[in-house]
Amino acid sequence: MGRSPCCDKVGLKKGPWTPEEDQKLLAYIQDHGHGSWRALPPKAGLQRCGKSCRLRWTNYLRPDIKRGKFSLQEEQTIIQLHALLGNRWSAIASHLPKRTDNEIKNYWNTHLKKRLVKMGIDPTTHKPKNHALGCSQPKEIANLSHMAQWESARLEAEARIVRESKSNSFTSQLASGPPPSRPPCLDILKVWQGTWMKRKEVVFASNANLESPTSILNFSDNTIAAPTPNVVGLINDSTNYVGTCKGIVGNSLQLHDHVTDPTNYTQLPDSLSFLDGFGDLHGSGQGGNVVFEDNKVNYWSNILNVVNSPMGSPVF
DNA sequence: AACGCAGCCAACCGCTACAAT
DNA sequence: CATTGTAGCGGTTGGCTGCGT
Repeated sequence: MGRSPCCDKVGLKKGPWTPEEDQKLLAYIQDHGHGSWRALPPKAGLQRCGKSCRLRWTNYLRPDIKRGKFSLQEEQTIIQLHALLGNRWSAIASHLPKRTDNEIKNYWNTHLKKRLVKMGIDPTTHKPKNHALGCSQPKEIANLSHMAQWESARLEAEARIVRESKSNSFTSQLASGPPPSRPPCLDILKVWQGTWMKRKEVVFASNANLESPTSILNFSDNTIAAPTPNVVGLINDSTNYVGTCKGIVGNSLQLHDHVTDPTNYTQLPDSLSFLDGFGDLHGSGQGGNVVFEDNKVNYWSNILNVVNSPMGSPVF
């Protein structure tokens, strides 16, 4: 599918953007929207290719970009989503709406990856280097893999929808402020965590289908209805409870009464302790919604822990 | 002060997906 | 259905900056 290099034309500028160029691009987009990126540069009076303009806009000039240091929660969200999605920066960025995929990618490559390596965790597989498998049972691995595929596909679709809605309503968005709320799939992640994290102690309804976390749930506005009253999952929330979930209504988790100690559920080897390499996080009181237990913290439990924070959102 | 090195990050490159024709 | 054009994505690069010597 022939793609002609857009920057090959003589006379097009490359390299760092000047403040004047930024101003031109910003002013043009604010007035007209970006429209066709290819057609934009001459209209905006820029000697750049459309691609360069698009990148400059999406990675730097967009008004809804949060810049600067990544918060603790953001870091964890990135790590956890990366464990699920791999190097799909765009999908990861869709859950950190104020961060760009480029920024997340850079941050991963320069900070987080190294940190995981230091912890003895393979940053690609998110498994301890000395453990071929992160789970003790092949069936769980298969389920996890399958679910990851489902979730991954969902995230991609959602990211696409977000992109489309952004491009369609760009001008109004400039004026209107806050970006759309996070997509509902994070609620799915909650339930998924509960579903696949089921252990001996937790009894699921017999028709709970592990193969597809999406298939057992219905979305209607912000409400997720559990298919049966007894289809429950572990919800490890910020108050350090683990309980079984009756359902999710809006942003609220409806828990059963028998709330139990989360440490009962940590079954994986100590070597999987997720936060061992984050010494500065322990007991620091940072992170607000994230609970750091100094005893065994299950790696995969933490993969999804952030999404279980009170508002259930890694979105800041 | 000068130099070298390493880390960071903005920007580019090349590829794929997808829409339009 | 085939071809073409465009947008978006992920990998990579190169320049800037800070730090150590």
